[in-house]
Amino acid sequence: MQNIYIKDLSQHIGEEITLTGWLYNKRSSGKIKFIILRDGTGLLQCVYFKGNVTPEVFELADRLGQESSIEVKGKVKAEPRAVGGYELDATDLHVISEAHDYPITPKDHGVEFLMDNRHLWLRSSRQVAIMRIRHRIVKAIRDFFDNRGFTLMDPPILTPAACEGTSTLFETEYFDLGKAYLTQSGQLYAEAGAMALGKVYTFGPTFRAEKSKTRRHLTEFWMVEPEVAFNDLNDNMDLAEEFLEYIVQTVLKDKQEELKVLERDTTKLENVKKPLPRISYDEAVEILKKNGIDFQWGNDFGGTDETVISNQFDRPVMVHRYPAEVKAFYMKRDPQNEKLALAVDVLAPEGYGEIIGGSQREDSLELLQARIKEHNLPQSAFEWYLDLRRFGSVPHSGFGLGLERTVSWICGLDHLREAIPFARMIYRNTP
RNA sequence: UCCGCGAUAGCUCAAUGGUGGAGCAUUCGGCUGUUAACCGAAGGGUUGCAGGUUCGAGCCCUGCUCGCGGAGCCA
Repeated sequence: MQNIYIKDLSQHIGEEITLTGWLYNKRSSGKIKFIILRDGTGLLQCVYFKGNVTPEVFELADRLGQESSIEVKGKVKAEPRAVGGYELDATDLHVISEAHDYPITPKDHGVEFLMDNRHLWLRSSRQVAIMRIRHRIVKAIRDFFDNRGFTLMDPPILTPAACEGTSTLFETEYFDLGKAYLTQSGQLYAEAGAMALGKVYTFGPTFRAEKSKTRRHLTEFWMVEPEVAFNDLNDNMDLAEEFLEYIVQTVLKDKQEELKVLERDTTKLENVKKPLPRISYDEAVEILKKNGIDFQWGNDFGGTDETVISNQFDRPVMVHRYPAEVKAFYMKRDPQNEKLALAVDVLAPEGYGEIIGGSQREDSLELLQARIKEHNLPQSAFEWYLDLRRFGSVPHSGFGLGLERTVSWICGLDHLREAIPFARMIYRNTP
């Protein structure tokens, strides 16, 4: 069976066609009934006149509840009064599965109710638009790296120890080998990949058992992490800004319809082109002080600090050279100032916060061993990682980009839970 | 873990300490161009749970449960 989809109706004007989908909404006015069909690609108003169809079909059109799955038949015509600009002069209607009392009505609902019904909420226009944009972003990410000679290399999800030693991890029993943990980052494995393949990226789910309870946190989220041998911090920033430009401009080019559904003001997204501003941590601290924020040098930025800093710019801003103490053990120190790490965070505009975190990695065996000791990490778990420095160590850099934060920013969402099909949060692991 | 807010019909919300209501959804009736259609009618309640104050508690007090927002931490 050759399916015809609502998005392709312009090629079928005047034809008698059959469409399948779900009953999105209906209205009636005596001898005329309007059924809005939803098929995942758009909405189509189907008009049933009492005189044009059998009494059985007319009665069926009256009886069917929201989200009944149906097959409609009729002639396509352009109709400016109808949603989507087209309309079906319906001649027939078949029910595939009758539905009644669909919980999500075309009225307001609360967040808790919608999240309890997430499996059904995904059918709404807004959620469909978000999922399509998420998919386009994922594809843009893959295209970007694939077209630049990167190799996708999947890291393990079950790991024997923490990658960064700071976050709280989900724990599980692993047969006779003791405890295993769900990964919080594929980065250390990406470094092994970069030494093998030159340019690699990982892309997969990561897990944090932190009891974070904000609109910017999920316990399970997707992260893409490129890692490049022989790249220094500046090369890393070059890559990050080119990457962000490509993602945003691709979505702007291909997903205008969806952005319109979301009522996203895209003027600020259009600015996302290189070069992105690059400021040092010290300069960022100056910005905070000028804005009357009592900030102590040496701390990491909080959510409101990030918003104040990013509000100074019309596009994402890169903040580099953070105090080493607030950053992970594997980051290389700045040769100009041992207190600083060669790290870079990218802060998204409009209060969306950190979407990228990266650094040049420590490539000296002795220094890395010392850092592991300082951070009280078990060196035995990192012997394989230290081997990367024992056998042909080179300068290398990489970063991680949080997928849901990027989706949330580009879509203009007010909470990360809408940026992923089934959000996992501290107080929710269903549906 | 800490701070703040909340929980009333299937859903979204009203109700001065004094007989718990409306809109939507559902059911029935009306309407040949509706746009979250409209008009008329009906059904629908252990006011999150447990105690307390009071002649009387949805409302005041205490504890608990669940959720929302924020902080910390981070992408």
